Amino acid sequence: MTTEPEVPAYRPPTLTDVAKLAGVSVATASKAINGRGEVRSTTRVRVLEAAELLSFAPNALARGLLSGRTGTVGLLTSDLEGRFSIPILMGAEDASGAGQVSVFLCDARGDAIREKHHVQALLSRRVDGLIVVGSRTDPRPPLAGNIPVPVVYVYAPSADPADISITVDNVGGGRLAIEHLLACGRRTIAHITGEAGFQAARDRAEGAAAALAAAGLRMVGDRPYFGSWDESWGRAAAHMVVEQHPEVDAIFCGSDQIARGVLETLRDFGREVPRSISVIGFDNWEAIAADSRPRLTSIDMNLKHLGEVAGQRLFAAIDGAAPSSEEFPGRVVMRESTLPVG
Amino acid sequence: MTTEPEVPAYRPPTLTDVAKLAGVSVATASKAINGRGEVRSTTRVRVLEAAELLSFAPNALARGLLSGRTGTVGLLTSDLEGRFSIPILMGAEDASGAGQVSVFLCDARGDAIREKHHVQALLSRRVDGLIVVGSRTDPRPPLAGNIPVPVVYVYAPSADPADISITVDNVGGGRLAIEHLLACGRRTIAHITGEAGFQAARDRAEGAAAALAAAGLRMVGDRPYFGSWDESWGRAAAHMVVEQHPEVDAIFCGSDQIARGVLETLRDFGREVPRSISVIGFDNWEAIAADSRPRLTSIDMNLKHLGEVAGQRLFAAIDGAAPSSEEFPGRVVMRESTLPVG
DNA sequence: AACACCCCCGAAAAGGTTTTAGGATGTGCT
DNA sequence: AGCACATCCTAAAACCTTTTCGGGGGTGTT
Repeated sequence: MTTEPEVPAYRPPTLTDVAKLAGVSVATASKAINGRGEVRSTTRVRVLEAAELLSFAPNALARGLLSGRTGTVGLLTSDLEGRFSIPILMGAEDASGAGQVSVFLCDARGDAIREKHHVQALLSRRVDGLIVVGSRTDPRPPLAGNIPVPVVYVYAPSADPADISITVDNVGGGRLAIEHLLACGRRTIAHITGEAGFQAARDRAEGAAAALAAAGLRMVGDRPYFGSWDESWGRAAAHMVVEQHPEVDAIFCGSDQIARGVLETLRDFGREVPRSISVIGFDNWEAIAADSRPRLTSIDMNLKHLGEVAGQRLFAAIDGAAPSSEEFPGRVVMRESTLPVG
Repeated sequence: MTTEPEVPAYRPPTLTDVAKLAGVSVATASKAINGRGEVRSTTRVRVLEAAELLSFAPNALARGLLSGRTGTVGLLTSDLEGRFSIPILMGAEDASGAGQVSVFLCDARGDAIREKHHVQALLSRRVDGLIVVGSRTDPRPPLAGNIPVPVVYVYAPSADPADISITVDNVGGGRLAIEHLLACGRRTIAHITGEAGFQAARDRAEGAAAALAAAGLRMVGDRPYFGSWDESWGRAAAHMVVEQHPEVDAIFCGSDQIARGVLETLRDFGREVPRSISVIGFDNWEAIAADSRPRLTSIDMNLKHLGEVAGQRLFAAIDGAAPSSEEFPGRVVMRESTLPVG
């Protein structure tokens, strides 16, 4: 009871162990392992063999303490479901390339206190930079306090235009959707979307309206049907649209979930998709869009690419560059719900 | 060009800075801040004020280098969509309590090479422990190499029974589902589920069969309908079931996605849910289950709780305890698809 | 044989924190 | 006055790696 559990406590091998085994000094061992400095090739292999034998892995803490660089970046998300964060995380990791850099994800759960705490935790562990992922596209307040490392905001831009933000071009996305429907031969198009309080909903609607105007057309009902992002709203709104405007021949939905609801109601009404009416969604959420009946055409926001770019910009900023914000277009992922009429 | 960019390079304040400002030695400053050792109260407040003023945050690298503890655990996931990992991450974070410990997530994408790389990266950063999350419940090979820190496997158990694994009781989950349907007054129950290659599918089917046998009943068709985890299979299998066994009055689905497909086919056949037939899913995936028509009763695996327990077990192991594996039951989340007949 | 020179290696310092052991100061008692 | 002792603080070592600088030894040249 008086002393500790007395576990043998396997101690990870240190550079000193390697050097001792190889019969050289720690300085030489370090140089041999990192390929720096002048060291005879025979010595180098001797050190490398010793390191291999002990399965030595350098202590990143000591290294970071000395160099000021830890080769670590934090990815801070507020996206509960991880639907946006995971692809962005993957992209950021890919951008880190050969693997000198590790990306660690923390979930702030949309809670400012928790976010502050995670930022502190990451900074005290001396991350080289931060990626902040929002759960919606509305501008978000920049991280509080003066952050001593570069920060890149993804998906949700920072409210401070001086910050680096990598975002989706939702206006362009709305335009893409409409242009696709037009290319399929549709002319009488309605737009059912989520809450008007979301920038994403307003932007997509704006792009849709612009594309229609450019073709000399108007939206069915003259304005978007704002509601919520879920299936029930899709069902309810589709009901209204079909009853009030039976001539409608395409519906652009602000989310794939809305589109699922729309599909269901159209089926109830006996409106065949895509023969009689086309439907296009937004997000390209595989679990929702890829296995509906018919399978759903959707706008993909290329989140993984967004993450890649965010990673690249962050690494550039860490290396002293001053990158700027950027906005990326989505792309149409075509499935059966918008087969061209013909 | 000859020298570095010459940035002022905001240097984070060190303990030395604080000590200097407070007019004490670093040792005293350390003790004052950590509340350790004998230090006069007037001195303590002087130090704390100085720390506050400089917004000093201790360098976790230096601290970890010395103590051998970093207050960091790595959560390694193979779950592409993050559908399982995020709740588990949240649970593990909650288990870490006051916030001395941070949990960092890495995504191995089900790739052994990438997994190895991430383990190396985490270990070189001297995490105190690892949580490994699998994407399916089949036992997985334990982490390769001798890991010098405790490891807890969640969702997917380690193939080595000596390891600590925290898993879902899928047999019990299957039993729960059937018992719920029986309690709703159903007697003629079919089971449509995913690939027989998945332990989860086999376990749930086993539990279902056992619960039916205990009630003196048999499964419709005498065996589960194994197929795939998606909606199309749900539609196809429901078609078969309803045609071959029109007397069926309940369907237990191995996933919520399958259940969605089943619901759709039942609607095509004019079988009213839940009046004429009940449907129960598995996973309680909100996006799928919470907004279908009717809304879907489902088995929830309590993943967040799983993460909490995993965190607790890991922290216990880090503190020298020798915790054991554990299996947790799910729970029925009731919605409209299984309203009792009456 | 003496010298210049190159190649390789080792000693030491630095980075920020915690802990241990000991030193300085002041108080109470004989 | 001298001593024991409690209280508060400091100096220094330790953690592990990287880098700089200098030294030792060998080789080629005159």
